[in-house]
Amino acid sequence: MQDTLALLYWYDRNSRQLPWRTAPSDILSGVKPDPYYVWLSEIMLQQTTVAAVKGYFELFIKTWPTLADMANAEEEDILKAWAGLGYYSRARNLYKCAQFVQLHHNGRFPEEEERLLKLPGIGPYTAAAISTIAFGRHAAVVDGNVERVLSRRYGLLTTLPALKAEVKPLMGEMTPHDRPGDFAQAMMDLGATVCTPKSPACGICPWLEVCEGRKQGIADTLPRKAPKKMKPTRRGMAFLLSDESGRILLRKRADKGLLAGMSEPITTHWADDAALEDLTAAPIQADWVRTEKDVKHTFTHFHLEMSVWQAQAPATYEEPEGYWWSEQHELEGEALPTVMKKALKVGGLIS
DNA sequence: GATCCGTGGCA
DNA sequence: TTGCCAAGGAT
Repeated sequence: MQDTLALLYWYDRNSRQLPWRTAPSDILSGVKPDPYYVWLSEIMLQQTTVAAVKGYFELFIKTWPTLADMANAEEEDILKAWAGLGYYSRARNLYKCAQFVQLHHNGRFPEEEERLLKLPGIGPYTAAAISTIAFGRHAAVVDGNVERVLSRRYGLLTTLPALKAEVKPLMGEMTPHDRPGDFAQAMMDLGATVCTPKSPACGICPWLEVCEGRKQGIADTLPRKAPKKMKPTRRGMAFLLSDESGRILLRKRADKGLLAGMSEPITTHWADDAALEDLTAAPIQADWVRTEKDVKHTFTHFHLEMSVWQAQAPATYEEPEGYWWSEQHELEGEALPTVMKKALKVGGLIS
């Protein structure tokens, strides 16, 4: 109880102003958070920093001010707007979710955790977060911040990911029935700004006096985690084929797997033992010129090295089914993941 | 439970 | 340069 009140008091004085957040003082004045804003921000914030999300959130609510607007959009436009933010299945599920809520819930998000959990892209964390932040329901919100903060507060030595199950009931007991949403956000803010993964600022922590990890001098070593696996390096080639007017040939990636549904120039399959200059892999015979620099990029579970080649297609060339020519000045607006933008960049096609 | 799925900032 | 890490979900 003391922990709870101390943290809420800290939050009232330190709440950050964020585009999707309703300030504690406004909530006290009766202002209701916009569930659409809460949902959109929570999806974007999955495994993604506040700094990275801000600009995207602003763009999205400007382009699609309401859930109905998003439900009526084209998936292609959602993916284009999401390009660069990563974890692209989130964007596809975002669109599915918007349409589902519009169609089956009269355009209003359900308030209960269990019903939110059934929606595409919404898991245990996000369901609890929306239910409590948008609707003021009591819920145990457990994200990476909460796991870290509580593992330190109670000196929990359980390793991730099993720690989550241990922290969930603790968070449930600690969460007040008055202002549960603010409490959840306070926990996450504390983790993001004070109880940080490295060099936590224990000196300014509202829980300084009660923190078990601090007492034992092990706070910055928690939470414990299993050793990570090494990332292999895969290699591949990208072919920037242009036509006589300088347009670039693009295609859409498969619906499942890495970078699903996103656009790309022609690339080879990325493999551990692939060559960087095997022109038999080129889409057509042409005077392919290799760019000065290769592309290096790291995904969640592997490193990628990719050589980039450029050539102009003969006038007789016809693009295959599913491919299209993109004007150079329109490339920036295509649904290109960052790794593909890097390839176009070393080719001098975008800045 | 284990694996797959992006990206950018930072020590 | 390299590894770590961020408001996780789907399979």
